[in-house]
Amino acid sequence: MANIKHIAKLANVSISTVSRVLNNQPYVSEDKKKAIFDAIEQLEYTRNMNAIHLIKGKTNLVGVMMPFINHAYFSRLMEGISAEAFKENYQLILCQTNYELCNETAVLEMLKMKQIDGIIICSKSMPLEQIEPYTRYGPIVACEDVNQSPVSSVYLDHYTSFKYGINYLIEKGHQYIGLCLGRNSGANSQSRLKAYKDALHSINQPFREEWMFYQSYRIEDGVEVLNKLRTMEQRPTALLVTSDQVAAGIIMEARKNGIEVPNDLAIIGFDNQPIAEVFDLTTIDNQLMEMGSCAFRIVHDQIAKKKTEPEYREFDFRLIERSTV
Amino acid sequence: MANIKHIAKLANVSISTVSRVLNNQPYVSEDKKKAIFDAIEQLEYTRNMNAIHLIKGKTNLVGVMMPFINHAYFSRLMEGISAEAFKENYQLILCQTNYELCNETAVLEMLKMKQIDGIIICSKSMPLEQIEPYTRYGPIVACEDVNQSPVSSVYLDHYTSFKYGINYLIEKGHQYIGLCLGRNSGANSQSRLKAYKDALHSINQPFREEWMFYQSYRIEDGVEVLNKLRTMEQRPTALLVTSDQVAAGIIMEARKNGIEVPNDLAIIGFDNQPIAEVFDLTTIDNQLMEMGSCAFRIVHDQIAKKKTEPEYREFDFRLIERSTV
DNA sequence: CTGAAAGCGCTAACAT
DNA sequence: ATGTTAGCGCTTTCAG
Repeated sequence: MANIKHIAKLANVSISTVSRVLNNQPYVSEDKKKAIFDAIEQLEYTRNMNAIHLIKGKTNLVGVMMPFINHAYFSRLMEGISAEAFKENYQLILCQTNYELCNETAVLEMLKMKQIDGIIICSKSMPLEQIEPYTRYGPIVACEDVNQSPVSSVYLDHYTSFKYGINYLIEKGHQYIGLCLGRNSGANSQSRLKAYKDALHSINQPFREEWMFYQSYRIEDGVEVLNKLRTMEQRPTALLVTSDQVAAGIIMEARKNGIEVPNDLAIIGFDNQPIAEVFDLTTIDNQLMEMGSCAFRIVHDQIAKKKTEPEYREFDFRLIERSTV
Repeated sequence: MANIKHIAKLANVSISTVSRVLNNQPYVSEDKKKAIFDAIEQLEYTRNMNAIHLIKGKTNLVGVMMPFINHAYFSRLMEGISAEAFKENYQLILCQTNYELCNETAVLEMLKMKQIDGIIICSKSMPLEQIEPYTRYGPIVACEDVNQSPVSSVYLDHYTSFKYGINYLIEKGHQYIGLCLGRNSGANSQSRLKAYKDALHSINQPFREEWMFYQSYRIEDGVEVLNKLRTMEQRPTALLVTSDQVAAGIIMEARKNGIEVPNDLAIIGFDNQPIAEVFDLTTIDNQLMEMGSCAFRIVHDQIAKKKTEPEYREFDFRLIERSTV
């Protein structure tokens, strides 16, 4: 493989002149420039980015930490991140963690090792305090409320949005309300759980563990939820489902079993994914794509301006009224 | 940031000894080793991967080229790739191309610039001949039949699988068969189209452009397909749909409009995604995850063994009979 | 406008 | 077992 020295020799100039041309710097005579371009073409020269990364201490690479890849929520977020990264000529390293600490640490270490210039955390299991020390190596932004941490954050007020969803259900006359969550740890889930419990309290309803469904991520999990529901003698009349995919699965299985939505079972989904529209699902839009874009913009901004003060950006939610409540 | 020199000085050894410890090479005395570890800890030292990449001419990074990220087909493929990459301690750079040539070229150039050690092409619009010269810079594997190109390939015989699907429809008594494709260019789509036309020919049916639906990728595209169908005076009685998501959208909208599946309209999907099971959709499994895994394994193998002969791996399809035909 | 030279942080012969 | 040294391929002062 040709390197800058070969070009310099073939074009009869010094390597610094070649470097100037490579970086379109001014003050190079046209004939030398031409000679260099010719040499580049002749030797099929391309720069070795690793050398550039080394000397610049920067890779134009941002790491994206997510538990799993094949999941509508993260795909949507990623879509937003990717769109913005594209504009800035940044590439993304997709780091699947399976919510395992060692994998999450590996991503943070990549930042320290200068493999990546920043990190976007889509979701994590590691406590925030363990992440914070790494902010000195580059910008880190989490897609959840971090509450004044040195880690930046783009987030939605999940407590309020959830409360809003439940109140909507209550207004429609529901008292028996169940809940499907992705996982019970995690800042977002915790906020939602608290909103749920507070709302239940406000209408004097007990918290029933049997109406809680965890680990609901995909459409097929929804099927399972409905089948669990069917075995109960007392069922909730409404369900808050933190994923439109899961909600869709519930609706499909409900139909199959003659349970009418919303008459027998009302459902509110979350995320306002395309599937929600197809299912005419009432859902809460939480602007995943916009959050993704914003997360990247914050990371990029901090890299560009070399600033280290964290930024926090709260997003609005919106109830999309359709036919499942 | 501390570097290897600082460690050497603090531990009172030479940089090569430090390097040995860093790479767990033998022949370092225990006390020096300890001194080095202490220094590393004290200075919070981590290796600079860019220097290592430069000197080794290798990054442990594989680029994944795909048109869009938020799409079930590619997510599934990616899941397989990611699982395998994880085992080998490789990271993935996700390169979204939107099927634009300049973006596809950018990925190939990254290989030439030694930013990545290999490439997995999930789908592309660039002609193969334009890709082939890049194989000298590292292994490239495409997820489609490349027919003896120097580019490696993992693929499914889409012609045969499609033919199989159509024949199944014909056996069930269908003569009027429509087709939903992702795009009309692309090796996979072309094979499918040919199979479709050949099958039509074999039952003496004309090819009708109005029963062809292109650009069908997502569940909402299925809704649109069905609505187009409704405006036709003569409709197909069966549809081959190259995506379970699209098929699901069709089914949803059919139900809404009192069109019975499979009586009024039979449907075969493709990919055997989870949504297919929930919809009880007859589909053709084409082992996307396995293909993804295999694609990575080929790339990795070729990197490890420094071999350059391309590998081709054909996968089997399987008709999953459910209730939509 | 151009070139020489110093380094970015590391690995890997080669000596000892 | 350990140290010396020569690079990997590039950018960037600094001189001229």
